[in-house]
Parts: sequence; structure tokens; C-alpha cells
Amino acid sequence: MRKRDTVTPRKQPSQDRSRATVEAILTATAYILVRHGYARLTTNRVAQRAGVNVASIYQFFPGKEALLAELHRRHIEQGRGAARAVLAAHQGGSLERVLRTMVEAGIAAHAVEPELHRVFSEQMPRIKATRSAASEGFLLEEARELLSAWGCAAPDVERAWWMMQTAAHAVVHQAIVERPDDLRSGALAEELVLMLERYIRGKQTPGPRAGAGPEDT
Amino acid sequence: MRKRDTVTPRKQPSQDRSRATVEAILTATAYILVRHGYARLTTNRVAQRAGVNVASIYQFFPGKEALLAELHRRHIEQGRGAARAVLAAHQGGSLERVLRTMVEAGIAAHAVEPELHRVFSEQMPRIKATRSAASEGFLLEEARELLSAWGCAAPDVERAWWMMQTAAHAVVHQAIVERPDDLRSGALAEELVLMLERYIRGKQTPGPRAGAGPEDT
Amino acid sequence: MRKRDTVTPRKQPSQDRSRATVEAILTATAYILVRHGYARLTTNRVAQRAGVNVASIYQFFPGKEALLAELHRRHIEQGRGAARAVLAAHQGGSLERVLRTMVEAGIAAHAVEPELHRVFSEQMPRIKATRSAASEGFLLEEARELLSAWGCAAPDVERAWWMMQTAAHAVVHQAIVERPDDLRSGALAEELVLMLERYIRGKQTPGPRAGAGPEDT
Amino acid sequence: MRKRDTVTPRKQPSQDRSRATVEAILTATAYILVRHGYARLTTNRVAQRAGVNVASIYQFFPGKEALLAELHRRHIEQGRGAARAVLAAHQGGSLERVLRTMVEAGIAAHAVEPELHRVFSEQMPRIKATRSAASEGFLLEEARELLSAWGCAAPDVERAWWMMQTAAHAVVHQAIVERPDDLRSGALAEELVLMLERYIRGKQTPGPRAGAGPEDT
DNA sequence: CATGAATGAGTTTTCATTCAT
DNA sequence: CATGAATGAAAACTCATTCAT
Repeated sequence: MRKRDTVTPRKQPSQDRSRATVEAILTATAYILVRHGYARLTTNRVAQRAGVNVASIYQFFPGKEALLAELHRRHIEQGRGAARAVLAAHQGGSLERVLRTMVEAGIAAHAVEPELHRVFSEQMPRIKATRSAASEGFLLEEARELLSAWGCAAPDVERAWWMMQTAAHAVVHQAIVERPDDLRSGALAEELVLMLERYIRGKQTPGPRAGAGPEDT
Repeated sequence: MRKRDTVTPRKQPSQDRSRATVEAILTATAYILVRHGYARLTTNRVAQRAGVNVASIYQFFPGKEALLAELHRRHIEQGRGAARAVLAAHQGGSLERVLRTMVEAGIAAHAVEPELHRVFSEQMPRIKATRSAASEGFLLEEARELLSAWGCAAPDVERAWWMMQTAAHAVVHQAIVERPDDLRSGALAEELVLMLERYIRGKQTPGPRAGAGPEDT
Repeated sequence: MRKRDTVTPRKQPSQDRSRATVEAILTATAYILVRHGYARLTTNRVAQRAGVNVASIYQFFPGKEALLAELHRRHIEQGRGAARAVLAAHQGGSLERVLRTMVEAGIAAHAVEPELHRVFSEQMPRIKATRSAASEGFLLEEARELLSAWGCAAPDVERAWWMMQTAAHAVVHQAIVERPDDLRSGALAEELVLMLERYIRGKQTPGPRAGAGPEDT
Repeated sequence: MRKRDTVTPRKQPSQDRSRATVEAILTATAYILVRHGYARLTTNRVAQRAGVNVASIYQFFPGKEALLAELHRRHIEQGRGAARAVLAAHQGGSLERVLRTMVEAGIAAHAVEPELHRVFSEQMPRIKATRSAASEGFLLEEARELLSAWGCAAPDVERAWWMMQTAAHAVVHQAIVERPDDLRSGALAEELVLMLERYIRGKQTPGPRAGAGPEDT
């Protein structure tokens, strides 16, 4: 018994009222996080904003951390969903089209509650999962295999993938704050696809299928 | 002027004794930050670790924030210094060499007290300067002009520069935590230069100096 | 709205338990104020004396000042009540009797917790309401009209009233500390009535009702 | 050796520089008292304002209280001086003229640094001497004897004197804040003399010198 | 004497968390 | 379940005062 779990939700709300309470609590948490910042997030404030009693929070969550963890989990899930939607709608084709799809999926993932996203990635101490978790929504595992088909030299493939992932994520993420216009206009996506494509194209093993990916004409 | 400045140091220590005190305070701050994390950083703890009285902290700094701001300022300064050193040692040459130099400058900037660097970029709420400030050390303005000589299409140059900066910074930064081996071996630098070079080469205006930068043969 | 209100109570206690807590807090405040003085009044001391936790104070009051403000408000209210009681019991009659009633009302107002009264008027910085508020209990507006019936020359009436109020209040107030015996024996009231009566009688407009107030024989 | 004297100045400054320092300290004290109030008066602030080091304060005063005590002593002294000047210039004559002189002396006493006076009487905890000390400047002992010559009934004289003193002081004092115009125009003095005269005239023992004081025609 | 520096002992205030109803 | 109330523990910050030079 080292220490009690401070992150897993306590009990699943079974009745309607309970579920509404939990929703209210999480909504309030998000609101305060965005509006006042992590430093000003207190359980009492959350309760007040949610219109419930502090004690009610502890009925469903073992502590403050659990609140944030759950909110974060949901946020990631939503981002992932958005990304999946894009990937599902448009898949396959030329290298460029695959990359574009992935970039757009990433952008979509970052588009859900961007303010909240920002708070999570800028102000949250403990939650390191941010990037990797979001990235799973960003460049999904499925996509990885598509790419490996283009034939990078063996030792490189994993590292190259990491490079792309890292660079692409950072560019999209920073753009939210620093280049919102380019994000909206699509110029940024264009540019990012360019960067990734040129990078990966240079990786292709020359030979039988030189200059072309599997499905490329 | 709603609230008093909570960030600017209160008074400069003039004697040796107080200069030592301030040093001790900042050292203690860094230690606690790295060792216990931002959440556990309290003025009392800092004072205790520094072997001085809490009040002494408040003689020179208006509060906790100022402590962090000053530490951060110094850290940035050191990183910038390291980057400058690299840039000064090796400048000019082919596009690839220029990029390599810049990447290495960036890596050097991130190499000073990497633990502290990590805390600053992961756990600090307000201080936004982190990236941009560090980046100034990372890809200095001088370097920018070198690149623009390679002839990117006019409207792109600024955006392209931002892309490179953002991507490169993120890659180096994340690598500290996620790929320390690749950083040490130089493989990461190699790969990053590759990415940047391919990206920028594709930007070159075709024509008289197509395929070559000014100093390229 | 430069700074938050530091004086208005934070929330009303709704249950019996908390009402008791608030009472305990205010009682403790009064005790410490009287026993140890304003300078020694600290929220911690109050909490300890009240047998509650410091935090409980801050649940109902935004700070030390609010504690004092509320205590003061109640004290004024009590004084006013005492004065009203006297005025209600005995009203009308000759000028002398009216004045006597008013003086006695004022004395009654000062008789509730005189120690506390003294602390309030001697040691309290900001609270300016002391005199004027207490005075409203002392020489009530109703009384004023009675007096004006005696026919002071028009321009004087307001100023004369202020004189009487100020002088009478000070005499009663100081007497608590400096002449408690005269207060108890009634000699002071006698003397004060004398002073006021002679002063106001001199103000009467000569003529038809010279020498006599409306109800005077 | 109960506790060290915290009120008496430590040493008389003998050299010119020292005396200047002491002056600067006291001036700064007065300034802060008036400008920022008693609550914000700290030794450090005083020192800074005075342009000297905190420790210098402790060279001449045993503590904060002594600072205030000395300032107060001087203030009283000045008030007394002003009163004496008035009394000296104009003495003797009819009852009315004597009273007027005294009232004017009192007003003069309150006219020296009225802001400081207000702070002393409103915000100072310990110093109870305020009123009585100021009053000695207000209605000096000499004046008392003049009055007793008018022949009040024996048991009354002392109490009557206290009444007049108390009432007159309060009226003048409050007028500074509440009726500055009446003070300046002389209307208040007029009224006050009226009040006192009527009061004391009523006290005269009837008989041989009924209706007239010694020097009255 | 004067000063920069230092500090002990406190002050106000906050907050996550639990308890009684 | 829900809530008003309560609290332990600690946080930030202050200030009168002393010391070493």
C-alpha cells in the first residue's frame, strides 16, 4: 500500500443525475483551466463553477489530479477521433496525398478546443503524455506502415518516423499560437507536407521501385 | 499598472556577501526545480536549501516568480552563449555546412544544464519566452540571411524560416528526453540537417543559380 | 474596482453550527480587542480563542478588516437600539425634559459594552463611522425636529445642532473613561442637559413665543 | 529590569550631522504617517524616505514607538506654543473676551499640521495623552483661574471646567474635518464662545457680584 | 557614526481534503 | 447521494530589530 491511486476515477456514475454532475464538474474544470489557468484551479472553485458541492467532486474522483487526468483523457480521445475521421474519409493514393491526409488529421486533432489544448501542453506539470498521446492521434500507427512501404533503408525507418512525427507535431502545435492565419488558409499544411515529403523522398532506396511508392503510378 | 511588478529583481546586491547570497538563492532554486519540480518549489524551501533566511529572498526578489524569471534569464543567456561559440568557430561554406553549424549551435544551446532546461520547458506556466528566446540562440538572425541568399521564392522565405526554426527546435528539444543516444552519436544532427537541407533546396528558385547556393561550386 | 472588497462578509452561515461558529469568532474578536488591544489582534489568535480553525474565519470573512467591520456594525446597532428604547419610553414635555431624554439615550447607547466602545473609538484606524454612526443613536433625527420647533434663527439651526451633537457626544464619550462616577451618579447628565439647554435657549427667537417652547407652559 | 524603555530617545545628537539625521527621520515619519497612515508606517520605509539607513534610526531611538512618541511630543509642543502665543497677545477683559481668547488659542493649537493632528488622534493606538496633552495647550491652567473668579458654586467648578474643556476640544477638533468653512470664517468660534459663555454664566453664584464677573463693568 | 545585509518570529491567507448530517 | 461546514498543513510575505564591517 504505497499510496492510494490518485488518478483513476472513483466510481462510474450510474444514475442520470450523477452523470450530469460529473459532466458539470469536468466542464467547470475545463472552463477554469482555460479562463484562469492551472495555477488558479482549485477544487473549491471547480465545485462552485459546476454548481455542486466540493465533496461531490470527491465522490467521483479521488483528488484533483484525477480530475485533470480524466479531462485530459477525454481531450486526447476527442483529438484522436477527429484525426481518425479525417484518415477514414481519405486514404491511399500518392505519397503526397498520404502525407497531406496525415497532416490534416493532425491539424484536425489540434482543432478541438485549442485553448484547452494549449493549457494542457503549456501549463501542466506532470502530464507528460501530452505529446505522445496527441501524436497517436496525429500520425496514427496505421499511417506508419503505409510509409514504411516506400522503402527507407532499414536502420533509418524508426528514427525517420520519429523525426517526422516530432517536427510535424511541433509545427502544427506552435502554429496554433503563432501562425493561426497560415493554419486556416491551408498554407501551413502545404508547407508541412512539402517538408515531410522532401525529407522522406530522399530516404527512398533507389533500385527497382526507385522514384515511386507502391501505389504510385 | 494594475499590480506591482512581480518579476523584476528588487535591488542589486552591492557587496560581496550579498552577491554570494543571491547566487546561493538562485542555485538553490535551480536545485529544487530539478530535484523536486516546480510544484514543490517554495520560497521557504529555497531559503532553507540556500542556507539563508526567507526574508533575504524577499530583499532581492519580489517573489517566487522573480526567482524563476531571473534563473530563466540566466539560463537563456548561457544557452545563447554556447550557440554563439559554435557559430563563431565555424561559419560560411556550403549550404549543408551552414545548416550543420546551426543545428550544432542549437544542440549546444540545449546542452547547458539540460535537466534545468527540461524543467523550464515542461513545467513552467507563464514563461512563454522559452522557445522563442532559446531559438534566438538556436538559429540566430545572422544565419537567416545566409539562407535567404539561396533564393527562396519571396513570399515563402519568412514562413519557411519559421518552419525550419520550429521543426528543428522541437526535434533537438524532444531528443534530449526521447533520443539522447542519437543526440550523442551525432545521428540526430545528421538527420536534422538532412531534413532542413532537402526542404530548403526544394525552395531554391530555378534559373541562373539553380541547383546551387551562392558559394556552392 | 481596484481591489476586492475586504470588508463585506463572504457568505452567510445558513446552518446552526456555522452560525455558532460565526458568533464564536466575533465574540473572540471582541474579547481579544478588549483584552489585548487592536495591535495584538491576529486572525490566528481569534481562531484559537474561538476554538475554530483559522480557515473557518476566512470562510465567512474576507479578512481581518471584515471581522472588525462586522463587530463594529453590530456594536453600533446595539447602541442605537439602546438609545431608541430610551427615546421611546419617554418623549415630549418641556425643553429640559426633551434634552434630558436625549442625553440619557446617548448615555444608554454608550453603556453597551463600554470597553469595546472605547477600543473602537481609541484604537481603530479606518472606521470613521464611529462618531457619526453612534451619534445617530445618540441624538436621533426625530429629536432634531423637536428642537427646531423652539425657534432658532434660521441660518443657525443646522450649525447649532451640529454643535450640540458634537459637544454632547464628546462629553458622554470621554466621561466613560475620565468621569465614570459622574456618569453613574447622573451628575454628568444633569450638567450636560444644563449646557445644552442654556445654549439652545439663547437661540430662541424672541417674540410671541419668547421664553417658551411650543409645549412649554 | 522589566523591559527596556522603548519610548525615551536614546541619545541626544551632539554633532550637526546627527541632528540633521534625526530631523530627517522625524520628518519622514510624519510624512509617512500622513501620507500612508499608521498601518503602513514601517521603520524601513521611514529610513528610506529619510534617506538614511534603518540602523541609524536605532542609533537615536530605541524603537518604533519612540519615534512616534518623540514626534507626538513635538507636535504637542508646537500646538501648545501656538496657543500660548494667542493667550499672551490678548488677555483679560470681559468674560466673553476671555472665552474667545481661549477658544482661539485652542483653534490655533489645532491649526499646526492639522493632517498630522488628525492621524495622531484617529489612528494611534497607545498614545492616550492626545486629548489631555493637547488640551493643556488648549485651555491652559492660567485660564482656569480666571474663570473660577466668576464664582461657580464650589462643588461644580472642577466638573464644569472639565465639561467646557471636553466640549470645546471636541467641537474644534471635529470641525477640522467636518466644518472647515465654519472654522475659517470664525462662525464656529463665535458659536463655541456662545455655548461656553451661556453655560458658565448660568453657574454664577447670585449675590453681591451677581450678573457680573470681577472685571465686568 | 553609518550602512548593507541578515534574520527570527510572526502575519495573513489558501487549499485539498474529510466529516456529520 | 449531496451538502454545509470544518480543518491540518503549509504557503507567501512582512517587519522590527541586530550585526559585521
